[in-house]
Amino acid sequence: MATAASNHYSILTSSAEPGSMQQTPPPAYRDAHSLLQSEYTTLQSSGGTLGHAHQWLTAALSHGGEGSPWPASPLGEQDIKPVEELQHSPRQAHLVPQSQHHETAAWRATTTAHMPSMSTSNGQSLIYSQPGYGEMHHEEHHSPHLSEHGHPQSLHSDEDTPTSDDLEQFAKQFKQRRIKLGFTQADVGLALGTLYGNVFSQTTICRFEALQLSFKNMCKLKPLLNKWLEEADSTSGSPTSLDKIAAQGRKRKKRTSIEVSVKGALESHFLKCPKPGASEINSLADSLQLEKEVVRVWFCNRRQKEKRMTPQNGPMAGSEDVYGDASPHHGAQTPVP
DNA sequence: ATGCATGAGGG
DNA sequence: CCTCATGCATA
Repeated sequence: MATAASNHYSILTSSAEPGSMQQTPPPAYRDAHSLLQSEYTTLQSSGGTLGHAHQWLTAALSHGGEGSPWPASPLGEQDIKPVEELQHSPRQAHLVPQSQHHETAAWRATTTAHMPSMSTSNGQSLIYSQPGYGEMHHEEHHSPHLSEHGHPQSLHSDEDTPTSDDLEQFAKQFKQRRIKLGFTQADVGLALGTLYGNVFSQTTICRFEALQLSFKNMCKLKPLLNKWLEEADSTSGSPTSLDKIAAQGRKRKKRTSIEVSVKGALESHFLKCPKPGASEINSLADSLQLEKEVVRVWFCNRRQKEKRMTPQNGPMAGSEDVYGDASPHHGAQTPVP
């Protein structure tokens, strides 16, 4: 049982899942590349009118602990980005170098249902709501004297940090247009790569549309997707390059399937202590008969999930997602009272 | 659409 | 070890 703890990475087709798992006999491997996602992706995107209401009630801004909402450019070149031309302003916010500042709500509670009067074109409200810090971000330094703007940012033109609302609406419009143009999420990801050098997977596009990314991440992607949109509709009719690069040769550990019961146990512990120490993880792993690494990763992912824009949690009563991080990390096995 | 995983960057 | 951005493999 368990995921063959023999070796670390085994991509040798030996997929012996726990006894209660399905065998899912792989019909046939296409090859080493898996670019056929577009096929079913199309289906889902077409009729995927999902009716889940996105509303960020939970306040959980994601700012790891750096302090700069928009890094100069540390990230962004993580994968392969030979060409980039992001236009982020070199603004630097200064915040208290405290432990893990838990920002307060940034996502206002929008009931998905916006003003009935306003249409989905450009009724962007400028209710600016972002960081909950004291005064984390102030107006950027304008030029000495040349400000001539009588209106803040309202139009679809993104220039500065968008608001949560902006992102929400943009994502929605993006998805609509994308579907209308007959593109799949995977297509977009590839297009971004061929157009700007930034390839993204279907997963990322999907998460963007579903607002399941961190605020920062959403901000980073918006400009790119926005450009693609312009291009796409502008070139609506041109043969999009069907070039796909398949450069994959990384062995990945087989995904461990955690049983529901075990997941429940993990969740319970998460509620008690979202950041278990190494020792605690060991104990848990032992109890649940899982690899320590699996448990550790589970917690990491769980924490991230909690930081996404879309609350998987419905209406929250006592809004409190901020766990008192008494002990940042290791040191003991979190006493758990 | 999502669950588990990898990796870079930071301490 | 953690956070964060991303994605392969799945359900």
